[in-house]
Amino acid sequence: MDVQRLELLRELADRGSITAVALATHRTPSAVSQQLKVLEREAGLQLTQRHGRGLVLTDAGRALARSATDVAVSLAKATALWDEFRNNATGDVSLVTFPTAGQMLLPGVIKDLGPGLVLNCADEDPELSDFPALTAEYDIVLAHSISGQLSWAGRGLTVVPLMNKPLDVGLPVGHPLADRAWVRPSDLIGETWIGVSDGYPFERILHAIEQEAGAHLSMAQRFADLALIESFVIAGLGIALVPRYTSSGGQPGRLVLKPLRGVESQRQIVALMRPDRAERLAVRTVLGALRAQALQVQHSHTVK
Amino acid sequence: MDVQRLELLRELADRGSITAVALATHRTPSAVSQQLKVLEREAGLQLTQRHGRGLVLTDAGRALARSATDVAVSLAKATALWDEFRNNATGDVSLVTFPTAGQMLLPGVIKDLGPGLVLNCADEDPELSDFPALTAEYDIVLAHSISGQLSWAGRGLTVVPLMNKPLDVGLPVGHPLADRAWVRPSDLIGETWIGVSDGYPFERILHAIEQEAGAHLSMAQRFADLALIESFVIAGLGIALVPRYTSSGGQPGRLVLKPLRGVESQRQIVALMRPDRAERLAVRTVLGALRAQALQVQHSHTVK
DNA sequence: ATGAATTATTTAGACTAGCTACATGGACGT
DNA sequence: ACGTCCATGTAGCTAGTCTAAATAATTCAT
Repeated sequence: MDVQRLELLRELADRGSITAVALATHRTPSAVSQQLKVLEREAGLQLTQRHGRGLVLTDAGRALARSATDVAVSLAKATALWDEFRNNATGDVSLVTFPTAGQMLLPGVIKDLGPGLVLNCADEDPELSDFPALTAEYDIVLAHSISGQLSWAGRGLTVVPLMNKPLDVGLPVGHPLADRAWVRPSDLIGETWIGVSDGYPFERILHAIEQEAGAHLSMAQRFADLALIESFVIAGLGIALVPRYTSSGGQPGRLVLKPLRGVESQRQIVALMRPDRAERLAVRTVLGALRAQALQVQHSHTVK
Repeated sequence: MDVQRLELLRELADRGSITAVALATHRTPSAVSQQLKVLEREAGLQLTQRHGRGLVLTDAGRALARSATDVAVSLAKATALWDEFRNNATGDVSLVTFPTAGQMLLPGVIKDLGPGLVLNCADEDPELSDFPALTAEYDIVLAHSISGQLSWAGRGLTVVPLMNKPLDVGLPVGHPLADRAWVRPSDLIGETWIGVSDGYPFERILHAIEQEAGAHLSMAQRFADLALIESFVIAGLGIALVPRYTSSGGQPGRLVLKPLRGVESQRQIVALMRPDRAERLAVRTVLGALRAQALQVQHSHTVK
């Protein structure tokens, strides 16, 4: 059985339509259709089924597509192996990130990459996007997951943890808690809060604080934009949860960050990839640079 | 990179010459040579090297060939998967065995196989043959290994244990030890032995008995042929080591078998295969039949 | 030492498989 | 009902892979 045909079936499983596969593989839909037809004839069983004007995979088709992934992985491993022999981590790697992670990691990463390795970046709104679906378009998808929530591990995707993204409590200079080394939920009772909009991931942490402290937090404002929130905190209008590594780096000393203990506030940045793409040497190199950069970011903040 | 080309490289690693690969893959040597040349050009590094009038693989070539095996395995898994979907365990399976194992297992196995699955058997002298090399020619190679001796596990071959082949002590009817349930090495001191020719695997067991009993065994005769040995034992001219399941089945009651305790006399019949071929549904089916038959042989002897 | 045999490679030419371009046929939305 | 979107069918072209025959390099035997 031809590997190329299996690959087309896998793409079909990922993208859902023949035209999408054709577009992705630089072919005409006719070519794709023909090859899938040949594959079906060779397999001797129905792999696709018409559904409306599109088509869906049968059970057999899905199963075959899954095993096609294994083939793609071992093939990618083979090519990676000989790239290693040639010491040749070159090629194009495409990456998509949500803005804060990109701001934190990407500039440093791109500087670290040797010549011949081109990293092509884009950003997506984390609220609107379906991260797993993006792996069809991009080699690496930077996503965040509340630690423990590995919802997309089962989808057959490779997920590599890159760094923890702790949330701190942001205080104005001169706040009574500002000389503490860290704060607990019970310390925060009675404070005025600058909160985030409904549905944002921070909210879950705020609820956890309420639960732990056994009191209701008074929420003065609700903003979506982080810089806005910080400006309110700096102005002394309340305190807020802020990500440790992406808080206003420009104006140091005007915002005091305190680690929060007693609540699981660790969110995680992970790289999400198709298993086969994760094997490419160029991709693995970028991944290594991402980890290194993540370490450096963490280090530079703990030292300070 | 094309899988077919990788496959050719793997065949070259297994068979050692381009003409052999060409013969095995039903191509002309020219075609093979061309494809390998293309592969080398794509890889960008030397994979083969001339050595005399033939050629040998470079380190890179060997490494690539190894990873080509992984590709072949996942591909075989894919085709096996859809054979399972169609419930279609058909095709040709070739098998080579040493005579005693074949006599013991094959007739029953072939009867058990459904229509469409053709099992093609051959036999080889176990003393003369290089079992691992035979996996290039045959899908399944039945070999025996002293238990614990997994010399060919590292070679990248799949090895499936099928059954234990215990050695018993063969006694003539009416022998003093004939009413025992089992015998120990110390019981055997002073007996006259009918031994095997030098270099046969039984010899190692005989040495172990000597070691354990702390005495020298007097070896009256040395024969290679098992039937000959047995006829001597039956005639009361000595005792001998005989394989439990393949001793003269024709004349029951004329030879008494006693299990030997205190010495590791367990030899094992294993199936040796290339990893990719081991995945084929037809091959796995044959393997299952072999195990079933092995169980049945063991059972029929313990009951009796 | 020379000729015969074995092994890999080159070249040229034939064949085949897969692609594009265009046309056809259902299914959905307005 | 019409236009649109998607999959598929058909015809022809292209590119890649095979065979066949010739060449080159090395070993073996007499």
